[in-house]
Amino acid sequence: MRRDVFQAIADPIRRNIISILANQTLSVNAIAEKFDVSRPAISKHLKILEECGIISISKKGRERYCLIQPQNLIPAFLWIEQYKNLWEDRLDSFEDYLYKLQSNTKNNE
Amino acid sequence: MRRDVFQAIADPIRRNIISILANQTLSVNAIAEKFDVSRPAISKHLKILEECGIISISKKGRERYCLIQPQNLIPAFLWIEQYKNLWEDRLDSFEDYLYKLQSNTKNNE
DNA sequence: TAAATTTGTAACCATTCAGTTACATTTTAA
DNA sequence: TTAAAATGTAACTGAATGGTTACAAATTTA
Repeated sequence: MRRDVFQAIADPIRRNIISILANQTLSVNAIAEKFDVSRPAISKHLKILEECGIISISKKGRERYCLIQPQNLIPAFLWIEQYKNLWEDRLDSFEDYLYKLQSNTKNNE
Repeated sequence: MRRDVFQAIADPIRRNIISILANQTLSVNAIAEKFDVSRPAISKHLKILEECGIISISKKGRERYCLIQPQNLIPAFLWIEQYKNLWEDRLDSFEDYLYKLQSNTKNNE
């Protein structure tokens, strides 16, 4: 079973959980309520995130609170960042691309 | 079938292919030779990368040459980058972390 | 103390994934 | 023109993935 940061962020629900935990520390149930899937399904996602070090879980009474550990996303960040100069060469400029991306988003969503 | 950049880079072989194609444009066979898995397996990986826009494939005679399109990694980059300020807050500094990471690598490998 | 709450996990299921071998197609070379 | 080379793809396989329901354990509350 592969269990690394890249596999952790491959799933959209897990990326969503990361986004949510970026702003707040929440209990397992509080997280599960935000999704359509069952609580055990979220539990599994949380376990994977924990195993990858992206979140830590601390017990408080009968509840478990999930805390993001964003520094463990750094390896993935660095890997992709390698190609930044490569893509910068191909585009007018990075900023231009971001601008295009933004106006694209406006049109499509 | 989910087919997005995050899923594309989740597989270590595909990340490896991306690394290889960062420096050169290669034919399918030339890529396959660099791995232990069969050529059809590599063909499948290339198809996934192509479908995600990370590489483009151009026919030249009976060969097909794979060209990286690194700008299509940007969405993944931006997603992870969101959390950069978050992790910067938690670490002495980003640079310090990189330093630690580097000395860690020295010790463990 | 008994009931309710919060959570983990086992057992199961369908689908996807990554790999294989076998074969077909296209193009080049002998 | 026949053989070799480069590649795609179909058919299959086993393992991983993501989901479910059912149940157990721990903790809190009534």
